[in-house]
Amino acid sequence: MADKNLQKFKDVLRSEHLKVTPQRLAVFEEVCSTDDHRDADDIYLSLKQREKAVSRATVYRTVDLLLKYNFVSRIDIEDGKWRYEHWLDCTRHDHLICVRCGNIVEFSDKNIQIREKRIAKSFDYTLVRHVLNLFGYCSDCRGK
Amino acid sequence: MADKNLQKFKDVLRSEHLKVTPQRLAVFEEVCSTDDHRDADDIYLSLKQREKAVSRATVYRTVDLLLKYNFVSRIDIEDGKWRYEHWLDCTRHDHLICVRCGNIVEFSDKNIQIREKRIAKSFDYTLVRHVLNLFGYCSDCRGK
DNA sequence: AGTTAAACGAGATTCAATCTCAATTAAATT
DNA sequence: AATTTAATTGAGATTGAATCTCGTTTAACT
Ligand SMILES: [Mn+2]
Ligand SMILES: [Mn+2]
Ligand SMILES: [Zn+2]
Ligand SMILES: [Zn+2]
Repeated sequence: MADKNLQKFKDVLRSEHLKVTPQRLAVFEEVCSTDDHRDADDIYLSLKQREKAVSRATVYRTVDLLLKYNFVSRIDIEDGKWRYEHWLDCTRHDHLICVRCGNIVEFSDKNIQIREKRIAKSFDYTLVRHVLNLFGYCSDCRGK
Repeated sequence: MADKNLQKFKDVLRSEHLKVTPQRLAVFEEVCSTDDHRDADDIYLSLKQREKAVSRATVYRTVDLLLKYNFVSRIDIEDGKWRYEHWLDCTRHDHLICVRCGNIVEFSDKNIQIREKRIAKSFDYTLVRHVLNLFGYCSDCRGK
């Protein structure tokens, strides 16, 4: 499962004439190790803690690479930091974010996606990407 | 129209025991002068050019204020800068953004909003805000 | 006019992200 | 297996939007 994807990553690197380096593999493996939505520094610190230290610059460079080749997706919860999540199952989804505790729930709504396409078409735009974030209070945080 | 809103702004300032300063009025007036989606520095530079210079710090402070009291809305087109637009008519809308030229089209879809509420409810979240941005190529930019 | 707390401006600071460049290393070539 | 070559790395510098600091100014109340 993860191994198969690791292989896919290596294949992409090779086919793009990019080097298969221990640092790149470490970042890939770290990103795939949880379903969390983490920023570059979270990933950097996790690797460091696990004695698989990779420089911050390389973490940034590698997540960009993973993004480019669709191994991760990136979300922006408007706190000034990009967050990354692995994309192993390729299930498109959007996010519902608690404005107090930061908890993130994932959802997917086919009907909204259809309407988005229709909207883009009506303005003669070719849709390439969408961002749908819902912000609110989770049940734990509702009563402050 | 704009005058009526300027009055409303002054009233809010006074009711909140905030001072009605030339700088705040200048930023308010500048923000309301177009329907564009501009970042703080755009606003700063426009004011400067019009010989109504206000410091950058004050522009930032004032757009925060305008946001807090709902005179502007803020959008994030993921280029690292907040953009502001006046909120005179209070029409809720979302944005369709050209990834090449940056052109922004506004739209509103009641049905999507209904579905969003339903989704939030299903996860027991109290919705406070949403972000819906569609990214694509406009008709001018489609053929590169 | 005098008082006072809020607001201002200039410049310092923060912080995520990117860049620079010398040293290292993956991998293609002998 | 050794050599060559170009990509990659890490340390630290840089960028740029946004925020903060702090001494000075000013709106607004008396
Ligand atoms: Mn997710
Ligand atoms: Mn708008
Ligand atoms: Zn919460
Ligand atoms: Zn365009």
